[in-house]
Amino acid sequence: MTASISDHLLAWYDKHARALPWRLPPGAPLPDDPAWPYRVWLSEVMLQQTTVAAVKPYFEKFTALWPDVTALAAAPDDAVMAAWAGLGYYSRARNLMKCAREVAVRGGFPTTEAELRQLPGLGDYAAAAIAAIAFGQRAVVVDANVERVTARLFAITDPLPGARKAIRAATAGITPATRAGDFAQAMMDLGAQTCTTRSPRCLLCPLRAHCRAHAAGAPERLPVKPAKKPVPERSGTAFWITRQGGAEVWLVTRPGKGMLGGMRALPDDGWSARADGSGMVPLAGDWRELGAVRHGFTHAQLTLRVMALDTDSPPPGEGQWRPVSQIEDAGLATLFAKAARLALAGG
DNA sequence: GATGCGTGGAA
DNA sequence: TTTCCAAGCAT
Repeated sequence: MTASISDHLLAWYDKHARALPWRLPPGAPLPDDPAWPYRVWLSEVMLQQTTVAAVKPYFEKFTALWPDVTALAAAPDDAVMAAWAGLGYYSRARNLMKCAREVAVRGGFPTTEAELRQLPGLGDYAAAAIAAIAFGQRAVVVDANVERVTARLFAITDPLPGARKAIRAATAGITPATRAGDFAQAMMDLGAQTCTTRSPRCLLCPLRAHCRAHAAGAPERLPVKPAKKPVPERSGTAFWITRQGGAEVWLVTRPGKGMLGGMRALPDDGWSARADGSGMVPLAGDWRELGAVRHGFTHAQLTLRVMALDTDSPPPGEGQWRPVSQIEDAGLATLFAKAARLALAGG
């Protein structure tokens, strides 16, 4: 009997699995500890559309501040948003808090894929991944790595996203009844390190002999992706408003939805991914132009002009004065952290 | 099904 | 410098 694809892959994973802070050694028994599913869940949310290298320090920070789901559920919103600052996709942090509070109320994470799927911030991928990795259940885990590996293994040439159904079916066909969590992580390790997007290292691949795309040549062409639309260019203005000769700066909290939603920020002129800002200053005074910062979003490229004013007048609207000396700890998203650095450098 | 939503690193 | 994109989810 020829060893199956999953057998080959698991044997490779037993030797070559990456050691990660949220991961058990291959084949290790699942800990009987409520912090275990918490750590798996936290890592899965952080890893959505985000690299392992970027996640590591945030995972360490979160687990040190909030070692279990009860602690995270009890944390104030602004503390969690500030801790997430810089990691991006801030709706994840908002859903993280919602999810933690639901889980704390019900006394722990549900253990089935279907129940996990109902929690805020958990989609098809994360629900399957947590069911398999945290609870040892057989689930079909399909992320972008698995999509790539499977599309190549079976030479699925239909373009995404239409090919997803076939890719899921093919992945289901090779997912083992046991060790589904290790299998999923093995597929992801293989996709991240060996079966890479641009230059797959087929000579190192444990599945080379099973791979139809390798046999056909040019595996790097799969999966076929749709063309990307051009990213619009936008401009806006942020306002560095200080008092007491620059000792304190006026910060606002952005609305709970939309870009950088729920994050502490510099006030601005209403720019968005859809439209430029008004360029209007929020209060009269002797403004100084400090320059501009550039920042790329997924769906817009922004030039943010930064203007400064030291004043005794309270700015309009909600906000708070924060010590400039602690601006690095204020929990600003990267865009506004850039603007703050420009202001502190004096323009 | 298409769109909106961050960031930093690699090529 | 520019382009691409990495363990997706919500609407």
